[in-house]
Amino acid sequence: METSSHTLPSFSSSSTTLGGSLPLTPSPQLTSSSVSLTLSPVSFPPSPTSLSPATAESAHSSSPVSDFAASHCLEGQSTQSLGQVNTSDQDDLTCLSWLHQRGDLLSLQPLAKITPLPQQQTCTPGQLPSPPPAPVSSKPPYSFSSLIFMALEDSPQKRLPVKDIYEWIVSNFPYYRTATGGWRNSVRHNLSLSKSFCRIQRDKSQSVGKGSLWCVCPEYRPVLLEVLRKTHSYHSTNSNLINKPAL
DNA sequence: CCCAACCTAAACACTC
DNA sequence: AGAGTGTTTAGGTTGG
Repeated sequence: METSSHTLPSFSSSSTTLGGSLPLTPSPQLTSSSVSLTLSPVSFPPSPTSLSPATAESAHSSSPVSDFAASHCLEGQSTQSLGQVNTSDQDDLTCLSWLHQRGDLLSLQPLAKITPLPQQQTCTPGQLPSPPPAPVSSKPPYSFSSLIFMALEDSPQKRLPVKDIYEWIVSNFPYYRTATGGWRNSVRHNLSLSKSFCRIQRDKSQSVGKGSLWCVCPEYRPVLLEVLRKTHSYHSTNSNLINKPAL
């Protein structure tokens, strides 16, 4: 029937427009964005909740599935290194680079420290002074759409099978490690219901797992980014208020 | 109060 | 057959 696994917009590397120049409603912060920081693929996983095996794995497994060049924002953009990353979120929100400073996210997810994952507890010094107050196992403030979005953006190929999306979420938001299974249903529900995500039929010849790969629909990426940015800034200001007792 | 967005649960079909 | 995946429907909560 439909099999509307959206035939992927043939992504040429020119589609990089996504990265910076989409008509992202520029918040005051976003101005001239894009240009500045970006992150080098290498410096990608520098966070305490560093990349999950899932993503790394899928980097392998999802080999050249097609030429849907993972040509989004991150690609081709290079390096300014996270060294400057702390330049504040301001410049780079159009790109997800700010997102990858997961120190920020972590401040929302102190759990990661409370129940450190075996492979990723390395909390680089300097990253977060580690204010470990915070409620145990609180639910992440992000909607499932945002979580999925982050997972997909965080993957090298910009696409993942549901299974890896689960794993990414669990790795980065330990809340879901102990949460009951219903959230997976919600993830799938979101994937198939939301127009923001599209399904890529797996190349059968190389197919290793079940199901399809999922990616962010380019046209909805700005929207997702905006939502994520709002959530992020809202909660980070809040957590600032919370985490900083009184200077 | 209304509406939109989101969450959750459940049922069902399909594929491996 | 069973598990995983994808789709759909329905009801509830919450914030603007």
